[in-house]
Amino acid sequence: MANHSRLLYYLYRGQGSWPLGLRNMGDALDTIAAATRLPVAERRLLHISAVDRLRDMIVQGELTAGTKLNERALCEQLGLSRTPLREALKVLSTEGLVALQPNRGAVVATLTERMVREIFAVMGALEALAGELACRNMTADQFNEIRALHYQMRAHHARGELAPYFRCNQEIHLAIVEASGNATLAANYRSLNAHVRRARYMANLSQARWDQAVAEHENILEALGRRDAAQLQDLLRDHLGSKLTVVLTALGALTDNVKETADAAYD
Amino acid sequence: MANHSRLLYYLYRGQGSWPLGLRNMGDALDTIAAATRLPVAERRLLHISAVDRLRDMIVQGELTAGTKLNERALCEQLGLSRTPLREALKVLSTEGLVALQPNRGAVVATLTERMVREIFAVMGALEALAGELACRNMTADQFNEIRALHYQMRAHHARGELAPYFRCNQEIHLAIVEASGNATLAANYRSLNAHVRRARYMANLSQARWDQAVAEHENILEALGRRDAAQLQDLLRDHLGSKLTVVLTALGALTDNVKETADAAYD
DNA sequence: AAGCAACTTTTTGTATGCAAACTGTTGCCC
DNA sequence: GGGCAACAGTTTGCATACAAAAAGTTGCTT
Repeated sequence: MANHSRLLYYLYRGQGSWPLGLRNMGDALDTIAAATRLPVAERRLLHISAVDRLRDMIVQGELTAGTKLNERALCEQLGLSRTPLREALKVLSTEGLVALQPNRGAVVATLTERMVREIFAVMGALEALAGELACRNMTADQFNEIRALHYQMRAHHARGELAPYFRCNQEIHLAIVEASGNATLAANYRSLNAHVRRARYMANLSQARWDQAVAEHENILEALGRRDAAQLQDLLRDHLGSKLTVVLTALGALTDNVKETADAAYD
Repeated sequence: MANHSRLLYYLYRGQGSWPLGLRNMGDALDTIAAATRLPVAERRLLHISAVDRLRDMIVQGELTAGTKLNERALCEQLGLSRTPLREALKVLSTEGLVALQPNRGAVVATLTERMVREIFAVMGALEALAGELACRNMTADQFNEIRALHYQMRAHHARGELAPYFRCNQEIHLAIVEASGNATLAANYRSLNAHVRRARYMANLSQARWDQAVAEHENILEALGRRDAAQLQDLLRDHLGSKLTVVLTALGALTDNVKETADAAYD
């Protein structure tokens, strides 16, 4: 049966001060207030930290495609034991970022041109839906935040700051997807986006293409402001299309056929 | 350094007969031929079996929403130890079928009306893309298989065999998605589909709605045969829309507003 | 010296162990 | 009896242990 002191105990969980007991009623109430605002799960599971850390390492290129993931070495590096590390590898393999080879360990998954094309096709469909939903559901605050990010991004572009520009750019696209109000959509988008980010295509960006991308974003923001779903979808699709050619160039896996398209985009 | 007897050893992996050594050259060559056709990974990891089994149990309703997943009990039931079971739970939690509560174990995730709506919106976008790509990329064999499934499904409908009908129905939708030739799309679709299948909506199917669904499938097959992407997308969207109302009814989470729409669909 | 089999070391897959967190129970106090 | 604190049992999270598999090494044979 539930009992009331137990409730207090729960509320204290994760505060790290429980064994010391109550200091005074004020403290207790504050802590209760703070705790009740938290979701059920506060404590961070080790394997989740590992997933996040490893995903970053793969996306950032710290771990490159084909790299064998030695468990003992990774454990040492991440400061945990094999159990949570292996749980993390299993999770990353369902995300498709690592490949498990039974009895031969895990390797960082390779990103083929075919996969990039597939991912872009799906992201295109998701962005189109996100654009439509955002036009319908976006709050004023959300739009203002996207606009703010846009101007911040333009500032980075003007100063030629590639990495910060890239971060803003990513945040804008994620913000649009979030503004759809569809968390499932956002989660799927984010997962696909992680794959694409592995091809560090921004390094391959010509000034002309960079300027064009900013111009495209300008139009996207404008259509979003007018809540013009049809126009927005067209713009997002074109934007993603240009991005695809840049990413494929970066991937170095272009066929001659595609390279022509890519070169054309640089004119 | 690699050495040749090692190669033979690899080729024998998974054959279960390695320690017995070579019987004769014919056997060896057969085995090599068979082995080289296999993908790198043949041996089935325990946690993957567990994921599949548990996913089935959740989708089939053997494990219902909110059920606490006691590790020891599940281990006994599945015949494995806690390590692979826990790995499986982590994977299922990334798929969204299970919720992890730190220090309090895992529970079968609850499917809310909001989630169902979100999932359907995303599935709609994916089906539309799949339809477009299938019209472009589908082989004659793939279309024939879909047509065969369609007639098999009609047979089950005619005989009032609900469960087999449902299986065929699912297979048709999956076959269309596969026919897109986009594996990423198919994987994402399958994952979302697993969530929807949990709401065992076929039980709530009126004869009128059932007949209508079959008629819709008739039109879908026809548009697919003509490779009419635009028409196919419209039909798939409408079909999914009707399915949404049925699923929501089954979920018993309908608002009054939605219930009207659902009732209308039953006229 | 090339090729290969036997041996050693490393790595992986799963089971088990253990401390910390949670849950249920008992009995005390009012 | 209702409420709660102390206790006991259970369950979880992570580490470790151990066997099987893979990778590396040595030395023999030709």
